[in-house]
Amino acid sequence: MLIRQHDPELLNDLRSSAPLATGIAKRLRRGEVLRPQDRGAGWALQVEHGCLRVCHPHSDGRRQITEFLFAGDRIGLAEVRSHNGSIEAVTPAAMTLHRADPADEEQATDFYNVRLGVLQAKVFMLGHKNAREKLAAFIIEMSERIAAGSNEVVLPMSRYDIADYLCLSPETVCRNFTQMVADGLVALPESHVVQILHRASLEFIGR
Amino acid sequence: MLIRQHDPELLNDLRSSAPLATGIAKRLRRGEVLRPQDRGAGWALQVEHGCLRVCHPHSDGRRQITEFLFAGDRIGLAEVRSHNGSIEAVTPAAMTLHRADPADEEQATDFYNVRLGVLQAKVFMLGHKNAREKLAAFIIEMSERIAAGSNEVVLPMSRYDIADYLCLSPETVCRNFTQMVADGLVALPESHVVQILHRASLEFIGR
DNA sequence: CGGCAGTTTGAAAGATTTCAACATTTGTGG
DNA sequence: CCACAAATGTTGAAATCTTTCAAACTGCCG
Repeated sequence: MLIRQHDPELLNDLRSSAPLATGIAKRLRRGEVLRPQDRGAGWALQVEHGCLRVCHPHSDGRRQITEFLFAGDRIGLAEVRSHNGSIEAVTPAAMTLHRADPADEEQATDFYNVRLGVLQAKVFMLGHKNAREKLAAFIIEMSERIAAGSNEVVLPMSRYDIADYLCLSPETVCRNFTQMVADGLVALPESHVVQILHRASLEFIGR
Repeated sequence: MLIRQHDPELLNDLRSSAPLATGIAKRLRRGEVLRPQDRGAGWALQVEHGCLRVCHPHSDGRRQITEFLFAGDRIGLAEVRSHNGSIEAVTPAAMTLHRADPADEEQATDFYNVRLGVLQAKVFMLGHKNAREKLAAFIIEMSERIAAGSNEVVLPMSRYDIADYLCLSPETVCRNFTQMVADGLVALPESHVVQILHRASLEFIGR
C-alpha cells in the first residue's frame, strides 16, 4: 500500500511490525509537551524508551488520554493533531521522528489496521464496561504492554492519568483499586506497583 | 494507495467520495440480517436506499450498534466481521456489494481515513458526553445525514436502536427526548418525527 | 377487536461523580 | 539532611445521573 507523496499525513500507527527508516532523535523531560505542529504532518513518532501520553483537550475543560505509548510504540503525528491533541512525557522519554516512506505500502497498511483495531476496541470499552471492568482490562493491558505478561507491573502513570484514559474520575479509579485489593485480585505494595494475584479473574472481569 | 491482492480485507469505508465499480445487488427486508461471512473478505457494501444498522453482540448479552448506514454510505465487510458483527435492515433496504479494486489507492486512502475519523469521534462521544449531550449530538447528526440539514427529521430507527447506538438504556433515551421537548429544544409530533426548534442550542449541547 | 411491539412514565436501586478532608509521597531550598 | 510546600493518593458522605423494574399507554396489523 502506498502513501502518496503529496498526502503523507495519512500515516497512522501504533506498534507496527514494519521497520522505519532512522529518524530525528528527541527527548522530553517528565511533563514536557510535544505539539504535532512542532513538526509538520507526514511524520511518525517512535518511542525509544520511557512513557508518553496522547492528550486531547475537551470543551468542558477535561482532557482525554487516548493512548499511552511505550518503548517500541509508534503513532502518526497527524492523528494526534487531528483532534487538537498533544504528546506529553509521563516519564523522561526518548523518541525518534520519522518521515513516512511514500513507497512502503506494507507500512501504511499496517499502520491503518493497527489504529482501526485500537480505536474499535476503545469504543467497545467505553460503551459497555463499568469502572471495575475498565480497570481490570487496563491492568491486563499494562501487564502485557510493559511487563511482558508478568504478574508484577510498575505503572509509570498517575491515578489521574489512568482516570483520563478510562474516562472515570480519579477517585473512582482509586476506589476500584482498593476494592480489587479487598477482593484479593491484586496486591498494591506501593501505589504504582500492581501485583496480579488472579489473572484469570481479572481477564474475565475485563472481558 | 494499493490494496494488496492477497490481503484485500483491509478495505474499510463509510461515505467515501471515490466511486466503486458496479457490483452485486442485494435487498433486505425489514429486520433481515446480512452476515459478512455470506461474502468473503475484500468486499465493500454500498447502501442504495433504506437504513441499515451495524450490530456487534457483547458477552453480557447486550448489543452495540456501531453505525447506522444510509443511502450513499459504504462500509468494508471485513471491519463488520472483525468484532463478530452483522448488518441488519432497519427499513427495507437495497445495497450493492463490491470487490475492492486492488489498483485504486485513492479509494483505500479515503476508506481508511473516513473510518479513523468516525471511530475517533465515537471515542470522544462515549468518553465524555452524558445522555443529554449524546442525544443532542445524535439528532444533529441525523438531521445532517438523512435530512440534508433540514429541521425536520424522520428517524427510521426505534428508541432501542438509538439506545444501543449511544450506549444508553432506551428509557434514558426516551426521558431525554421528553426533557428536550419540555425545554422547547425540539418538538415530537410523532415519536419518530423530530422537529428541531433551536438548532444552535442542540449543537452547543452536543458539542 | 385484540394482540403485540414499541413508547412513555414512575419509583427505587445502583453506579459514578463531586466535594471535602486527610494521608502520603515527591521535590526543593535552606 | 531536614523542613516545608506542592502534588498525588485515599477515604467518606452527599449529590447526581443512569439503569432497572414495573406499569401503563399508543398505534399498527392481522
